[in-house]
Amino acid sequence: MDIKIIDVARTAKVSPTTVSRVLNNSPLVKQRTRDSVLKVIEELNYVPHAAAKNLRLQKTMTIGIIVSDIKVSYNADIVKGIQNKAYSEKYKIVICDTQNDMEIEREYLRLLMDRSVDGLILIATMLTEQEITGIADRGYAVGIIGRSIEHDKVLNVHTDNVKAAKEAVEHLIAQGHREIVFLSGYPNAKDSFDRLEGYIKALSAHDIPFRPELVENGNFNKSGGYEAIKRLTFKGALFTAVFSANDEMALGVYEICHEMGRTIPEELAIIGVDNDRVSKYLSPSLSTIDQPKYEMGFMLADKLIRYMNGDFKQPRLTILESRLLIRRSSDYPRKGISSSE
Amino acid sequence: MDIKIIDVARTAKVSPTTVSRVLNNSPLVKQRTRDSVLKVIEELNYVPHAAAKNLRLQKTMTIGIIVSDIKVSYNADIVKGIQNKAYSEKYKIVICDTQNDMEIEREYLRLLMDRSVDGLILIATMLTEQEITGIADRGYAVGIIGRSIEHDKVLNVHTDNVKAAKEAVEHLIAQGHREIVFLSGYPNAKDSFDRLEGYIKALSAHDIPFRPELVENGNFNKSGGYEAIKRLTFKGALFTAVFSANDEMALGVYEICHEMGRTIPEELAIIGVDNDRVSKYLSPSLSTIDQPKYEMGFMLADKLIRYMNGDFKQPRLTILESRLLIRRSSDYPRKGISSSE
DNA sequence: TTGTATGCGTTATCAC
DNA sequence: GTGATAACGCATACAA
Repeated sequence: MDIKIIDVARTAKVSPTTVSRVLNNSPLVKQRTRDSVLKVIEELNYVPHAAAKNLRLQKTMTIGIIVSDIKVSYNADIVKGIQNKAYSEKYKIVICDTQNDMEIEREYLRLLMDRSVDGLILIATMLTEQEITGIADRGYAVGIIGRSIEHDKVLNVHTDNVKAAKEAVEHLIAQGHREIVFLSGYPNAKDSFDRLEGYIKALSAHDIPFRPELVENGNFNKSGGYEAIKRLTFKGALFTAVFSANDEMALGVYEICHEMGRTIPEELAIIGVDNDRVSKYLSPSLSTIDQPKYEMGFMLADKLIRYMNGDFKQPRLTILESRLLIRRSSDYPRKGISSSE
Repeated sequence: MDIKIIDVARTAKVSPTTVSRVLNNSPLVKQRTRDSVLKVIEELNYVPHAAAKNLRLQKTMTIGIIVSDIKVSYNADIVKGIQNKAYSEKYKIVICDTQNDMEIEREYLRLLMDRSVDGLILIATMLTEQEITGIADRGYAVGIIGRSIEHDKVLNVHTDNVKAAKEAVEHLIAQGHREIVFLSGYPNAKDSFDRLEGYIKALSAHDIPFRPELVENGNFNKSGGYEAIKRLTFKGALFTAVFSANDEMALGVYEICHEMGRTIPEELAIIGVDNDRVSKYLSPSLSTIDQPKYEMGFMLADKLIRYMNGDFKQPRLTILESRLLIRRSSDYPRKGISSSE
C-alpha cells in the first residue's frame, strides 16, 4: 500500500493539515515543524496522490494535445515547443495522435472531456468550428495551430501564409518562371488555402494571368504530389516551376521527376513549405518556407497557460514570421531573364 | 459548473448507483431504465469526472513515456507504436521529453510517481539500474526500450544488436573492405556496445585483426560523427569504410567527406543504424540497419498493458528481428575482390 | 501556529 | 433491479 498524508502526519506527530501546508509551502508553519515533516516525507518517500489532489483542486496541471501525426517533423517541432513550455510551468502533456483520422480525433476529444486535462491544443485539426468552440464553451482552454477560429475563447498562433507564399512565388517569378504550378493540400485546409491566395497575389502583382488548370491537389502527402504532377503531365500542361503547399508533396515531385528524367532545378524549379528535416538533405536541396514551429508551440503553450491562470486580456491571436529558404531546387535563373525583371 | 452523476440521477429519477451501473455496462439494470438514463446522459452531455474515477479505482488508464528526444525519428516511431496500442486498449499516454538531460529525466520521474500513470515506458533512458528497478518496486509497471535490465518486474523489447552489426560489417568485408572504422555512441549505451561487439565478431570471423585505433566515439549525433572522422584523418588513420552506430552520426560523416572531397561510396563506404527517415533521401542513399521501431513500441505497450492487468507470466523479454538495408553508400566493391571472398 | 471536519465525484458494499 | 452510504486521499474553512 502506498504512503498517504495521514501516515506522514502520524510519524511526524502532526496533523495532515500541517503536512499539507508543508507540501504546499504555506508560510504559516514553524520552521522546526517544517523541517521535521520534510524529513519524514523524505524517509517515507511520500508522494501526494495525483487523483486526490486533482479532485480536490479541480485541475490536473495537464495539457492535452491532439495532433494529426506525431511523426511528421512539422508536428514534432510544435509538440516539442509546447512540451518545453509546459515543463517549465510544471504542466504535463498528453499526446493524442489521430493518424489523420477524423473519427479517431473525435474519439480522443470525447476521451479528454473528462477533466483529465485543463486545456487542449489542436494541431492541424479536422474538427468543425462548432466542435472546437464547443470545447471552449465547456470551460476548457483551447489553443489551435494551423487554422484560424474566430472565437474569443480560442487561442491562436500562426504565420502569415499569404505573405510567405507570395514571397516564395515572387522568387520563382524573379527566376524567370511564368508557368508555375500550385500544389494544394487538403481541400479544406486553411493553410493551403492561404498559400493559394499568396500564389495568386504574386501572379497578379506581376501581370501573370492566373490559370486554374495549374492548380492541382496533392493532399499534403508524398504520393499526392507524385500523382498531381503525373496528372498535369498527362494532360499536357506546360510548367517550369512548382510551388508545393508543403515539403512532403515535394518529395513526390522529386520522385516523378527522377522517373521522367526531368532535372531539378534546370528543367523544373520547386519550392515547398515547412522546412521538413529531410528537405535540406535532398538532392538538390529543397527551397522551402521555414515556419518557426518550435516557437509556435512554445508561444501557444504560453498563451494557454496564462489563460488557464486567469489572464484573459492577452491577444487571442499571435502571428509569427516565417522565412523563405532559397536552396538549390529553385536556384537556376531561366535564360534570357535578368535579375531586374 | 459541470454536470455530475447526481444531476443525471435526479433528472432521470434514479439513484447515482443506477447511473453508474449504466455507465459501466452492468448487466443488472433493466433495459427500460438503462434507456432512459442513457437519454438523460446524452441530453445533459454528461462525462464522468476522471479524477474522481481515478481516485476511487486507483488507476488512471494512462501510460507515461519518458523519451530522450521526441524529434528523433527513431523515438517518434516507437512512441507511435506505443500510442496506437494504448489507444486500442483505451489507455492514454503522457509524453516526457528529457532533451537528453539526466536531471530533467529525474525530475519527470519524480513528477510521475504521483500515481498519475499506471505504468511507465523508458526509451533510451540514462537512469541507473537501481533507479529503474526502484520504480517497479513502487508498484509501477515498467517497460524499457534501448537497454537491458535484469529484473523480473521490468519488461523489455529489443533487437539483437550484436547479430545485426556483425551482418552489416560482414557486408562491408564482402565488398573488400578491411580497414573499417567503428563509430560508437554514448560510452555507456548498451546499443552501441553491442554493435561494437558485433563489429569485432565480424572482423575475427574473417581473420581481420581488431584495431582499437579505428574505434572512435561520436556520441550518437551528427557533429560527433563529423569530429570523429576529422580526428581519425588528422591522426593519419587509413580506412575505406565506416560502420556508424546510428544514422545521425553518418550525417556528419557525409558532411566531412563532402568538405574533404572524399566520395561515397567509391572512396569511403558507410553503413548506419536506425533507418532514419532522412537516410534514404541522402546522396548517395545510406545503407543502414532497419529496426522494427513501431513494432517494438507496439509490442512493449502490449506487454505492459497485459502486465498491468495481471498477466505476470508472459516472457519478460522479447527480441525482434532487424534487417540490413543495402543502399548506395556501401554498394561499391573494392577492386581486385571477387564476390567469393 | 496547529488541528478538526468537510467535501471534491465516483464506485462498491450492503440492504431492500 | 434498485438505492443509501462509505471510502478513495487531499486541501481548506473554521476552530482553537
